[in-house]
Amino acid sequence: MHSLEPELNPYLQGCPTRRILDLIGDRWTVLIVGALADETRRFSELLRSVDGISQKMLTQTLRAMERDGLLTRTAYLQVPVRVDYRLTEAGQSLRAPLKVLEDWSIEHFADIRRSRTEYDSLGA
Amino acid sequence: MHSLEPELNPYLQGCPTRRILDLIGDRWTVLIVGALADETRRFSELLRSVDGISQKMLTQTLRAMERDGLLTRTAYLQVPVRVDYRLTEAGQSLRAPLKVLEDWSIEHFADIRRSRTEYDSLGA
DNA sequence: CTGAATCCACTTCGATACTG
DNA sequence: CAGTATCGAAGTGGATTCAG
Repeated sequence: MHSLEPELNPYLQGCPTRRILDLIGDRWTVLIVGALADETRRFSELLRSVDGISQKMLTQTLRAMERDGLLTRTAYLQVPVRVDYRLTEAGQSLRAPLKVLEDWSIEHFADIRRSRTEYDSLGA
Repeated sequence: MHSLEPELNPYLQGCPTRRILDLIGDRWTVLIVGALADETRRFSELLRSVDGISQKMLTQTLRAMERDGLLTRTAYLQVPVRVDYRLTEAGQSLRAPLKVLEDWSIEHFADIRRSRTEYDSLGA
């Protein structure tokens, strides 16, 4: 076990760990990790896989993930251009935690929907 | 194992499961779950515990969590007013998944920071 | 003490048009 | 095909003020 800096506390403003939470909290990042789970995919494939994402957001999110070392980008200089994206080991390691959250979502989805309905009907 | 509606697919636009991801992705929700982990807390205690949150956001987030059935709100009619918040079972059940993510963050924090630094220095 | 309500600066994101 | 650039609409969130 390696020691951690005691300053790493997400409850403190400005702590860098909050940036990590932002990363995980991003909807598109989560979906792209899933879309790239096992296989390398092209830009256009991702655009189709992740329904509703705009070209702009896909590019933007892929850049951020590349910057964070979650995936690699490989461009082939040919015509037409071809660019492949694949998860790094770090990116792969994110799948398990996300899976746990996904399972939780599925398990509690009905409960939450019911709770919201009740809450809203009472407040109406 | 109970069967699930096949329509529940976060990769499709408009799927309600995306709302669940939003819930989890919210920074303040995550921190509040942590702050309420074991104990009931008052509004003002939460305001102090979660550094950097504004009164507005605390109220807003608490309302959303109450609506989602993650916590209960108990108001005591006295002067001055006292309001307690505590996690429901559903709220408690969220702790484990979030802990997994927290562990991941801690484990990969240094890697991500390094990756960002390299990426930025190359792009400069 | 625990909010609700308002104002406003800032960010986000989709749509569109253009490029190598 | 895989972007980049730009614009405007919409949402977010902080600060402040008022209220039960």
